Amino acid sequence: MGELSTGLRRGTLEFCVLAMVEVEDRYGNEIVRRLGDEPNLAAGEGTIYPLLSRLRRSGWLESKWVESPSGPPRRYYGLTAAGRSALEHFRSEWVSFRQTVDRLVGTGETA
Amino acid sequence: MGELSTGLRRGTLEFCVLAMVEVEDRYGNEIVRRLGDEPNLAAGEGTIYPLLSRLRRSGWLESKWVESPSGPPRRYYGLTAAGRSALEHFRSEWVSFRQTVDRLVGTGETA
DNA sequence: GGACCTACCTTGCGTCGCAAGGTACCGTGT
DNA sequence: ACACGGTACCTTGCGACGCAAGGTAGGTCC
Repeated sequence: MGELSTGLRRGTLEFCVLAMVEVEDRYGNEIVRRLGDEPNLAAGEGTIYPLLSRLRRSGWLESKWVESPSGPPRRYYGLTAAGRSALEHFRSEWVSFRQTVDRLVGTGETA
Repeated sequence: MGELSTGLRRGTLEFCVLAMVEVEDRYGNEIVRRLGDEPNLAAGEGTIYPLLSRLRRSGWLESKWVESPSGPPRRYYGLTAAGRSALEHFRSEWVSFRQTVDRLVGTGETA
């Protein structure tokens, strides 16, 4: 049944990316590296670049090209108003979802 | 970008089903109905039946046919030893994953 | 025997994670 | 000048899975 966390990422990863961009504008490779530090969310370029394109087409992210101090130019992403409200919507949805799963599968903690 | 919770279910739904079966043996239609009560996890037959087949083929569930007091026979599912340990594994993975997402997207609660 | 409920399962489609492959810019060393 | 390695972008092809829709059949009631 494949890697366990692969499935968990679905539907969550995109909002983690939105949240990272919310803090400050970021570029693709930076996002890949930062996510690499999170064992549960590590995702390669082949995941992130298509995801960023989708978010751009959905109107949740906008991008601008910025020259790098050393190396090829970078595409920086920033949150749009729609992206911000989508993220807000996810935050409340996530809390509710997380509680449901906690209750059903039971975490061992006393509910 | 489709229904929000559709993506969230991915990778979680199967373990919620395992957890339901852990409590006591259950049959397909019962599982569909019970999940229907959970707004975040509601899934139709077209989702659950293939999922149960996968879990059976993975060796996490076993099944036996039982006559219904009224209606067609039911296929009851029970947890195997492998299924039980997969569920245990998920429980710890889930806690870790949940915390990572909470930290990254921020729930508004004070960390 | 017709209508309806219950219960099972399959088909076809779309989305998305991901490995692998591809292009191009830049700096450094020779 | 040229090769090499690092950075940064993107695409292709595949597989997994949620899901709507469609299909079969047993049971009950009138």
